[in-house]
Amino acid sequence: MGSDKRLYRSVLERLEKLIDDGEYPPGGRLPPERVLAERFEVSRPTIREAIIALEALGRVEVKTGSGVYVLTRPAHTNGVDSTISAFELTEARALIEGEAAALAATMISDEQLRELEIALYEMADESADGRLISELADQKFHHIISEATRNKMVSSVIDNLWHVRDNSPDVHKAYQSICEVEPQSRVDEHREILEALKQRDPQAARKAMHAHFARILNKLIAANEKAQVDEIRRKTLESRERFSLNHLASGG
Amino acid sequence: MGSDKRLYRSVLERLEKLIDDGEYPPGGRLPPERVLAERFEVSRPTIREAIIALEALGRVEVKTGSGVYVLTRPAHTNGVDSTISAFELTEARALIEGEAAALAATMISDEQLRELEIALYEMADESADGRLISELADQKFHHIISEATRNKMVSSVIDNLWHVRDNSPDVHKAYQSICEVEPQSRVDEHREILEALKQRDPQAARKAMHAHFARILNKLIAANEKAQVDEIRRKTLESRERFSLNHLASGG
DNA sequence: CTATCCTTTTTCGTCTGACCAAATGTGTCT
DNA sequence: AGACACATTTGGTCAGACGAAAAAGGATAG
Repeated sequence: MGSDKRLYRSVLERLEKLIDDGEYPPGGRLPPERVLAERFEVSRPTIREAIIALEALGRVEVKTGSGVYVLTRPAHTNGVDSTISAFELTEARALIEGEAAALAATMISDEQLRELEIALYEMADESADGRLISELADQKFHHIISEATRNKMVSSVIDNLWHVRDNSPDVHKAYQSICEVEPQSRVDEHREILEALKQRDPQAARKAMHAHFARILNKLIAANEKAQVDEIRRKTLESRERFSLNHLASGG
Repeated sequence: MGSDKRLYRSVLERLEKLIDDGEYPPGGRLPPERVLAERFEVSRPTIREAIIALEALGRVEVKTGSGVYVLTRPAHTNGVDSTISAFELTEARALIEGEAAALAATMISDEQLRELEIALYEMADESADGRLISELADQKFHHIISEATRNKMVSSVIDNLWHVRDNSPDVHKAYQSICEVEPQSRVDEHREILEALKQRDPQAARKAMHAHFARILNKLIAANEKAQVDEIRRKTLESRERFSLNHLASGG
């Protein structure tokens, strides 16, 4: 899958993996190009190309006559700061998308209102793979609103929020854990937003959007609480087992 | 400055410039590696390295046996979408930083309030290079507020807005053209924001922030109007000259 | 005349081997 | 022990060659 018929790509991936696995730790040096060439059974120019790609990706620094050094990966390497929690993201979305909805209420076109209707209809899908369709419809719904602000900066910011949601593993997992229950309330909330937009009522749109995110936030908190409880329970069980085993071992 | 003692870097920059200048338009093909090698007076491996760096940067796509194709630059390549106008940016900032101020009002620490005082003091600087200091203080002021939200997502978004402001040539120019006049009103507006934060009054903080950006927006509109008038005047003059010349030519 | 197939050319992909320059390590001389 | 000169290591670049994939061009069948 990764070869792409281009050798340097394969070498690039292998080197990246070795770095990620701590084989070549940050601050450390990669083996000399000649050694890598021999080890990967490719020529030196190919190793060279891989290293240059690695350099362009900001993963290593090449020092002439000295060696190529592994850099500590900056936090935003994948465009996502993984230290952002699902709570923070949701709060930010509430604030920003709330304002976006208010702005959109004054700017939205009839065509866009129609598109929102369609998205809402899709969101209510109950079919076999309805979950996925519903997810996409949700995203579409919010995207239309961000477009309706007619402000590219605003919609760019909101797109970025979705990107964080989808690309930060923790955040994504947190959202997955709550999005599968109560599909009806989600539809209801979105309908309320749509109604406010139809009325071209900024205050109502903002309020409806805030209510939507407030529910998500509450669910996140509840899920987090549950996860913490589960974690404690699991650890309790674990240590109990360990004790039990120890007891048996010392007893036998 | 750009050579870095590494040939491929220099080639990379030159190629990037040629692409930016439209010499090699998006969708089009770069000349063959051998031609480029000859033209830049470097060997083919060096050209190859530059192309691979270009590829890693997402600027070109290389198709085996066909050629290397210039990609249309995705909006976030440099984190900046140059099609965003200063108006859109300012509106977005008003919405987002307004909410951030409201949130910060409920969360800000005494220490941060003190830092805001200092920034405000620096902003009022009237010394020789006061303009630069004042600029930095302005940025610092807004940054402290975004930090005071205690929401990394919110502050990340706001940082991104500043980044757009500083890195989009058009936007930056527009801001430069208005930021030099009436330094006092800027200080006054920021003081009002600070007072609202001190009172821990979210509504007042939001309102003050909105007022701040409303003034900026008005100035941008005024400046834009003036620029348009100037442009019309310039074109009028130009065409008048052309007519005049044509008249002389046909008359002589 | 058109459409399809095959050959040729172009262009990228990779290798070998060599030499240069910078950084580093080593040994000697004082 | 410290400073200087030399040898080694390591990246930087070049030249030329051959293979493979894609595009271009021409020949042939319909």
